[in-house]
Amino acid sequence: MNNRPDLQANQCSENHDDSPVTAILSLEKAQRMAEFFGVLGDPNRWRILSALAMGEHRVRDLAAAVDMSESAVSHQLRILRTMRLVSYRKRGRNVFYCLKDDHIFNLYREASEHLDEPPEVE
Amino acid sequence: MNNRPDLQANQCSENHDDSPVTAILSLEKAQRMAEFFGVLGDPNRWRILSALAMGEHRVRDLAAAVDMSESAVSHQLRILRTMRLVSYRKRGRNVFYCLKDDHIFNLYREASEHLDEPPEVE
DNA sequence: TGAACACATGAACACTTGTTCACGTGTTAT
DNA sequence: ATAACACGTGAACAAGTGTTCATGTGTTCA
Repeated sequence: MNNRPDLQANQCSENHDDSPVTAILSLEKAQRMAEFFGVLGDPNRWRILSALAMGEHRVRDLAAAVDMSESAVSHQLRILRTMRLVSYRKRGRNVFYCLKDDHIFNLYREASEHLDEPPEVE
Repeated sequence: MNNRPDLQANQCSENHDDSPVTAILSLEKAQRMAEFFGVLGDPNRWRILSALAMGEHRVRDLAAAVDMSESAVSHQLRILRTMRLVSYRKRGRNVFYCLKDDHIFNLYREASEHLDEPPEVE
């Protein structure tokens, strides 16, 4: 799936290509995409990410901020870690988490734009 | 969650702000984000989207392309429709689906970039 | 009109996912 | 050394999700 300008989007227009439809995404790539976006498919993980958008924070403070148990937050941070969305540094018995890169911001913005678009009238 | 340049990302640096951590995303917004990304958290939906990236297609051709039953594809298209990721037009007893806008391309590209980044060495 | 077709939908079932609870590891303080 | 603390992890259970199967709606063709 690329971004060629000739791709049809936004309204269904006739397609005169009779060749069989082929899914361009391989099963493996589709699986990887789904796993990644699936991680973003939980409201508590978004709240954790949004708290980390303010700067790094300890697990216990994150738990207080999103009103979850430390255990639950730790489980979620583990998932975010495996998807490389957050990184951390240890300092004594505290562990400080922060966002790993800017991709999460861009994804957030793109999704927001989509969700904020008004539903069409017909 | 915005994109201010002063936000700390990519590595955990010290944060000397002692104010309590506040999650900027409201529960409702986090829920909406999760619902949207959750829809993208299924490999078969990505394969359907990737097939539609080539142009509009009928349900039955989509089913053949992604090797699923027409019923399963129809169920998935319904979900994609409610998230306004696809639109359709009816033509006799056929229904042609296509991508609704370009957001899906941008999301795909951003995720790809993230997934393709090499894991760091330490 | 009746049969075949293309698609949609509801119920049910298997499977996945997120939380809680209990416990373990490593660090700090007394 | 001992206790308290901060965090991580495994098992288990509740809740959510995707597929199949059966059926329904609307269209085309003989």
